Amino acid sequence: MGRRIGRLATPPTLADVAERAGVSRQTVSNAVNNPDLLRSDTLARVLAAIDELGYSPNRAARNLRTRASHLIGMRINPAQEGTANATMDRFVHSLVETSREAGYHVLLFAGDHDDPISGYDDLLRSTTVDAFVITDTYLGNPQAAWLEQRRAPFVAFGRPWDNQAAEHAWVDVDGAAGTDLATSHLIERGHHRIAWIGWRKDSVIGEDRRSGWTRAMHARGLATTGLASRVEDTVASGREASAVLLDEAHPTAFVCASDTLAMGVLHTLRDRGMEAGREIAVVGFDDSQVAQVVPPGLTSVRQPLEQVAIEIVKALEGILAHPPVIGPGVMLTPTLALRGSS
Amino acid sequence: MGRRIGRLATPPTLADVAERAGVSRQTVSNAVNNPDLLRSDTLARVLAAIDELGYSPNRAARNLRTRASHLIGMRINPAQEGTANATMDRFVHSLVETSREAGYHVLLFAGDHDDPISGYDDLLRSTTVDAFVITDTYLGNPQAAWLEQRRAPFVAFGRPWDNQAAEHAWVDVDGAAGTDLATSHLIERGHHRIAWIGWRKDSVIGEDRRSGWTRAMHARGLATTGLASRVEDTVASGREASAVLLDEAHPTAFVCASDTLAMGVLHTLRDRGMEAGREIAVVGFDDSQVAQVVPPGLTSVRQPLEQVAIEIVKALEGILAHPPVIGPGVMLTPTLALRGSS
DNA sequence: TGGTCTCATTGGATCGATCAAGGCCGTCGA
DNA sequence: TCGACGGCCTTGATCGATCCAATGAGACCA
Repeated sequence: MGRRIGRLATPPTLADVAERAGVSRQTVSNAVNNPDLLRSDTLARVLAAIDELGYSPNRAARNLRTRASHLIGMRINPAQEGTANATMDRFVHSLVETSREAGYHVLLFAGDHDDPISGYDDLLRSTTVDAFVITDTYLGNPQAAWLEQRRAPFVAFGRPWDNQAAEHAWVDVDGAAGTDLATSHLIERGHHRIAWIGWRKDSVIGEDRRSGWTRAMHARGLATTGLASRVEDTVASGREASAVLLDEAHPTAFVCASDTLAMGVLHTLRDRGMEAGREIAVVGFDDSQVAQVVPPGLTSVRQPLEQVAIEIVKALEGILAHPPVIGPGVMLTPTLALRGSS
Repeated sequence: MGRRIGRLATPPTLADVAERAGVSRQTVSNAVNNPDLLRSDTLARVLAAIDELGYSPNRAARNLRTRASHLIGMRINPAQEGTANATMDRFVHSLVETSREAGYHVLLFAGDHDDPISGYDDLLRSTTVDAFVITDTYLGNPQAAWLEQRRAPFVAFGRPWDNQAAEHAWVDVDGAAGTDLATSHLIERGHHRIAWIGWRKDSVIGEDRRSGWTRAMHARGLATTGLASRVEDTVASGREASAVLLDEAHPTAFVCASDTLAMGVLHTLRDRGMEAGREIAVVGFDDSQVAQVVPPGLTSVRQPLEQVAIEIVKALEGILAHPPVIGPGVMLTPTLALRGSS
């Protein structure tokens, strides 16, 4: 049990274990990587030596020889203050957990804010990471195009919206299904005039989410005209947009493209002395911590981020296999977290 | 310029660059690591070759030889759903940014939930990381003790509460100063009966934050008896505690040990048709996204996480220097983000 | 011219693992 | 009895960088 190690001494190497177990280096290596090749008594002896010495293969040496780092790179973007965006936190955690089971670690890096490519190149050329996970595909993801052209292994969280010809692996969540779910839920609760507050028209994700609302409304023969607003993703924008919509279109419920916008609606309701979930129903998107703790609780579309991480790691394993296997894109379906606001 | 690379070909090595520049391998290595040693024209020639080939030193080889990975390990804990805890997100980002400038990357890992030590050992023995940053020191940080005894390089975000003899580097934020700031702010606004909702007594951090409230109250000759409550860090607990306090002690303001608890207070106020910031003032702790977007805005103590990251990286550089330099602990002061709730 | 000193540059060894061959031993069929 | 074969293990080469000691060129002085 006492797996002590000499303090400040260099850690034991393969050769140390080999000597102790009375076998060659290669045999120790096999004991670690291909146990089937050893006779069971030899294996036991080697494993005992490994345990006694507290041996763990030197990563650098292994990486050098096998030309792999077992590291997955992920660029993180500056946390946006003043919004309710909480996707990253949960996703990063799921990814770390899932990759661990697959024998990978996650390496975080940052890049210049204005250059979506920066950072990737160095990590690739120095063979620091085996592959990337890219997440911010909302910008017409230039990284995906660049990485693909560079033939770098990667998986995208987000489909290749603007590039039907894209051949890379991706995993995404069906946003339209989420807003459809949200809208249908409100309709079942008896709402007919349901407004939409989403992002500007140049956001493909925003338009996708909007289509779920339209689809659900039209499926029940409900009108959508005059009930939609497209703004920036800020609380202030959501507040203004909801105020205007309330005055001009008299909706009884709001479906929003984000929790941030939904919080804007709550602000407006508060301004007017109205109560969310009583007079007016509100549904957000992302199931952020904000949605979870704000009174009276914000109903919100929840992305299955744990599942996304699992699918992404699965795809990564395929890509890094010999020969590489690039499966088709994976589309997951969100759920609706019901709370007091509806 | 066209820094192309053969597709799928092995990246260029030091030897390739050397051949192209007509010098030896060592000279190229020096051009990268000790440019001063080269004559300026040789340096220019080598750098040109490096640029033309798109050379970047192989990390594994370098790590193997120098016995360093330039990776900083950080264990992340499961994101707590249903709370407003947002410290990690902001901190991780700051840490990634800051370490990049120091030539380090951040490697995330997870461990078994019940074993605070798991995960560290493997990374150390395999020399995957050079050092750790540990963050969850609230539990009487067994990791710190373990790492210290193991003589592993690390810096703690959080002081060594329970171990005055601890010799390791740490950076922390003065929580008591934060709650003092919050309480004083409320007193200046004319409040006299200011209640405290904090964590259970076994939380040293909670007791520290509480002491800031007591200190500020007593400094103005205000009583604190019957105005304090210590509960779990959940919205529900904050809600109940504030309801009881309102009934029994009639405070006009609340200072809370977390934004999560503060949100509980907002729930209670809503239950009773009261308005935060009007009848009753509320101040939270952490300046989470929740505090930023909830109507009418939650005043909250904000930790200078960017600064914390800078100090941590500074300390890490000292520890990893030859010989190691372990400076004294660094204590930073939080600020107060003023919003509608006060 | 020869000797010494400085400084850029060189070639070989090395870090610790895995890959690719090759050796030893016993079994089996002819 | 011999060779082929397969299971198990060993040996030497290799990945791509850096460390180390040594070499070569040039400057300066006697």
